[in-house]
Amino acid sequence: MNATNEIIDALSIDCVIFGFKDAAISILLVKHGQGVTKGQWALPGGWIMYNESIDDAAYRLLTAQTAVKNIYLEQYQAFGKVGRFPEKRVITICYYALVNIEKFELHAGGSVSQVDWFNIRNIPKMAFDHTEITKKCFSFLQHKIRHEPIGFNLLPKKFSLLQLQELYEAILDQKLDKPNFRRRLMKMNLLVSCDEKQKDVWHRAAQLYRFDKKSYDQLLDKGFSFEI
Amino acid sequence: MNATNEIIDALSIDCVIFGFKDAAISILLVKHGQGVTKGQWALPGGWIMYNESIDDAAYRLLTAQTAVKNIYLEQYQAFGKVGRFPEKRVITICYYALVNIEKFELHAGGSVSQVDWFNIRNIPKMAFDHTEITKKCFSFLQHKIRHEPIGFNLLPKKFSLLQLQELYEAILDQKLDKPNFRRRLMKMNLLVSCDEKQKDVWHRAAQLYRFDKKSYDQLLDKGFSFEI
DNA sequence: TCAAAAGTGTTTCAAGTACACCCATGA
DNA sequence: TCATGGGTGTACTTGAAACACTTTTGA
Repeated sequence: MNATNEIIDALSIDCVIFGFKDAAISILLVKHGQGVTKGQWALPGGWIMYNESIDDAAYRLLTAQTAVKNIYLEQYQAFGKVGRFPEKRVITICYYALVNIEKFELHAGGSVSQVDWFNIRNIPKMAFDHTEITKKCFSFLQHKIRHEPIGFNLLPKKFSLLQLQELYEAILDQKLDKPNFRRRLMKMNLLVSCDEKQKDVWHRAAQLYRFDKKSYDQLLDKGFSFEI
Repeated sequence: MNATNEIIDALSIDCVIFGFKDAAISILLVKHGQGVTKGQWALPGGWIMYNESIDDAAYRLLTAQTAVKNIYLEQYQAFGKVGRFPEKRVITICYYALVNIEKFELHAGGSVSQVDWFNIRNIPKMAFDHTEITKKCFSFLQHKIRHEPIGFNLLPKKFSLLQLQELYEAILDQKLDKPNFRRRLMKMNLLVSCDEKQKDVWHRAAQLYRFDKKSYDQLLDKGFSFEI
């Protein structure tokens, strides 16, 4: 029986945190401040303790290294090729989350010397197999966002329809037709008007909406299927 | 550094193998022949060695315990709550596969005393959290099969359109319209006629088709998206 | 008054739904 | 000849796509 505060051997966690800014998708990376990978960029992550669930471990590690907190991490999958980690055998479990960049101030913590956002189309060389993990996780996101309404997490609570459209265009890497995009979304009855308009814009102010999770859950029960 | 033939601590693999028979979905279970779970049904699985990838481990364990071989296992996800395994902390990685039941003769092997198929709507009490894993994995399958052409793996190489329809009806648990189902599938250009008809049927013999993976891959490149 | 984005209307065409129908075959 | 599943035709309805258009607003 292991002591509960010990670390599990051969098993780690890595987090792919997606953000949205300037009409582009970014991911959150940390720079290692020690060890053989010192100075290299990598996904936030680390070791799991015997007395915590893997979900809890993912959240603890992310928060400690980047100061990003109060977000919902979801598991993607495990990566377990034999040579993926130097020196010893390590299998890693990958988590991901979609967040609104503006909500967070970043602070490097733990064994990490720096934290920053990187455009997904221009990510730096990364430690271990983190480039491969990131690419696969992004492909997974591109697929998932068309079938589930998870994109809203990348935006502020209140957003305009154009912001939402630009988000989809950034992730799917294709232009969408504005009138048709509007109609499709509105017809789903997932967006609720905030009775509020954009401020400090020099053009006509857009209506702001928020995602209505309750309606979505009700629709799900009736067999509704989100598709974009 | 660990010896390469040693087992990784705190990490296991479990396999959910789906089959199709008599218009119903089944899963493959093993009965434990030793240990504290002796006599209980469970998912095929076990421990990972230091010198094998997790994909290889899943295949090795499944084959050793059930004699099911030459199939493609895909990873679902890891389950890692603290109390899910008795006595010690174990995180398990779940794999799944879709197979044609008739292709396999089952033979219990390793620490397993019995192997059998169970209807998904009537699974026995299982060891550990395997019931929860099975349910989640089946939900995942129900979703996945509507967006990717993976169902064909549950059928013989050559199948009739009604067999395919019954498969979808079994998984999605709803009746489908025959003429419309036919047309939808045929229009996708994923099925190739085998120039062969059913034999030994007492009604009109149906045309047999096979899934054309090459065409599918080509269509994928062009942006095709499978939907049912 | 102009540029930029908000937001609406309309035509066209493809695709899904529902259901009636005929065909082939062995018991 | 009848039951059973194989297979086709068609009218109806919905919904996506394309694009022209009007509205609002600050500079």
